[in-house]
Amino acid sequence: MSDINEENIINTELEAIQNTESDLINNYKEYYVYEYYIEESNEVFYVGKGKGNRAWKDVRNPECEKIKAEYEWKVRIVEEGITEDEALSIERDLIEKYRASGVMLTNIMPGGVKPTEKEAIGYVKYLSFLVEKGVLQMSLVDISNLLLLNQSTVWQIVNSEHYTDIDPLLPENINEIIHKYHVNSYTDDQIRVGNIKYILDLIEKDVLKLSQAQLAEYYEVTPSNVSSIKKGKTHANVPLLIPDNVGDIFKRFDVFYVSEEEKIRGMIMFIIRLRNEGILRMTNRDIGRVLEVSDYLVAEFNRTNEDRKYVAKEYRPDAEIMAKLIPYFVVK
DNA sequence: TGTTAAATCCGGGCCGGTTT
DNA sequence: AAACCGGCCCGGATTTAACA
Repeated sequence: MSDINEENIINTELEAIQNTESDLINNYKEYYVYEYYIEESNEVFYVGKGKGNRAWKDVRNPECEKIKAEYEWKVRIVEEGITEDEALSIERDLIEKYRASGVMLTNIMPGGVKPTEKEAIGYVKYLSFLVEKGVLQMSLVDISNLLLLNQSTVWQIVNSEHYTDIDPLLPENINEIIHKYHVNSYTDDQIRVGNIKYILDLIEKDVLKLSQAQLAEYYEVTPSNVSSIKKGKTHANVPLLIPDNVGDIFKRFDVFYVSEEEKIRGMIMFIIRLRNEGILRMTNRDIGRVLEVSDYLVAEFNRTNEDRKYVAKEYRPDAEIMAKLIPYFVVK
């Protein structure tokens, strides 16, 4: 009896030793975390973990590959000589950090965990369930790209009886997936139209200074497209959508920017006001000479028939012009 | 829906005749 | 002499219409 017990104890100990060994092997610090970044702008677009030459080989998801094809990019090792678990955790943290700070990563599966086959099948089932329920708008191709599966595999999972014993499985990154593929999401074209509507609204409100033609050029559409969009003749169902780069547009079309022409007109307004207030004594011709414009033009700002009178925002002349005005000041 | 060309709109600028 | 005022032209911006 005691012999048997001893044997059991020894076996258990042996097992424990073996487990420790395999733990050691599994935890061997050969993993690293890497990221892909665009050389020119230093923008990170993908974060991953791996060992060996994983960072430099294989394709990633389509969006990531698109950027790889479009830009000069490089690999950067963020952390190395770590265990798989550490790598995973660092990778997740890093992705979270980037996402929180607004960096648009192309990572689809956070943590870069390659799902097991069984999990992948579960995900496919879950996603096709959401498609069926009208929650998501995804084609089978979308699903296969998302899960890095073969298209025909996805078709098999959805349409054949071979996988009935596997239950739908909620994907970890369901949040991102729904945001990207929900039924009310918009295509790139629709987003562009929504952006145009948004800017049109700001033009209407005099918050931005640009013509519809400029807007059309900015978004690489024709002015008549913009006109139709504005009138709701096309894309009536697309709402206003804030452009991602709305700040750039504000900088480019700043409503308070004053062009040289506007300055001239503003100065005419300024001088005419001073003349009307009796501060300056000048003829239209005098004003024309000082500002190097025709006296005809000056007269337009001084019309008595209001409907044709030119109006501009007053602009205070610089020192040089002011100096030229000095002889015309009325001495009291 | 989108493209293209033509039509229309509209403001800027200039002019000449008339008035101040 | 300077200002006033309607007319007119030009050209860019926008809209419309015809059509793939």
